[in-house]
Amino acid sequence: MDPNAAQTFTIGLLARAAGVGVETVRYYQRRGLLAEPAPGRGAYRTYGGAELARLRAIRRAQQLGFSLEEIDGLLALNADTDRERARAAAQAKIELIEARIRQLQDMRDALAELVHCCRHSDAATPCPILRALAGEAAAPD
Amino acid sequence: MDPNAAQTFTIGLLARAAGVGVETVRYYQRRGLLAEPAPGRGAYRTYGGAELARLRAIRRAQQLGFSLEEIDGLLALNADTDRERARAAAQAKIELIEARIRQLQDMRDALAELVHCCRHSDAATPCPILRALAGEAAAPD
DNA sequence: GTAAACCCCGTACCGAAGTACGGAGTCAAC
DNA sequence: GTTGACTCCGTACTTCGGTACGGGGTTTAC
Repeated sequence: MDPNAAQTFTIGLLARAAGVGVETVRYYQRRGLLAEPAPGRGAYRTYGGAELARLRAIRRAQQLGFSLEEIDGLLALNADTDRERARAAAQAKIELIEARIRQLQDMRDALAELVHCCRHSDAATPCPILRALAGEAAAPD
Repeated sequence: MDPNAAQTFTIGLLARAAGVGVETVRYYQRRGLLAEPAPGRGAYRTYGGAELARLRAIRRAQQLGFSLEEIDGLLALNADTDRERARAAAQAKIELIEARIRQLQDMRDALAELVHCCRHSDAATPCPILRALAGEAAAPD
């Protein structure tokens, strides 16, 4: 099954297996996002497949746009009883992302308009982009 | 012409006219983005239309997605001789914004797929969203 | 002539997600 | 039995764009 199920790791191996830095693992522990294993035999902590799975889950959730704080909440949900909560969180995140996309599209459109103006205006006139920043109305196309 | 051309402001009036906080004006001065006027008569600095125009230019450039450092460079350009540089900066910013938009669209699509799965899967099965975070492959639709 | 509102200056702090550093201890291999 | 890589721990620093605070001094209006 899971090839990591019975494996044990030091913090460095765990970090490499999850594709993060050692300092990141320690940071997640400080934040309470990842449990610190009880020190077993020896002076070095030993991690197992559960920690690796959690680290990977954190990365996946990050790629979906969730903050570490949100991830903490998400990963505390129960897959059997908290479906609606998880769905609501995903839906809310979608709406935030879409708002941000619209904002970025507005920026892009405004910039593209300026670039277009700049390309198609007389080279002897002052730069329309810099004029727009300076607050002078852009000449119509 | 410009109704602010001959006006003078204290820092508070200037900030209000530009729609920013007093602390923001002072922060821009510390960063070198806005010149500090030589103290004239009295103990309070006096600002004029030029400073207000510059503050407004900074805000406009921010709305287009430029960082304060980039704005510093942009506003140092000459509208008559630096057209190409301004256009290149705008074009480069457009490309960064578009890359970010694509990234956000990928996030949104992945989330939307999970939400769709969640809505259309048997309510008796574990939450597909939480299963996906946990690293289990999502069931096909 | 005094009270309210404003300005000056320096410094510290915010959030987010880490990254860096330094000194000491430990483990594995040769 | 020693070398080199790794771990532990605490603390401080990073980026970005501000915001907050505190203790003064000044100006204005009544």
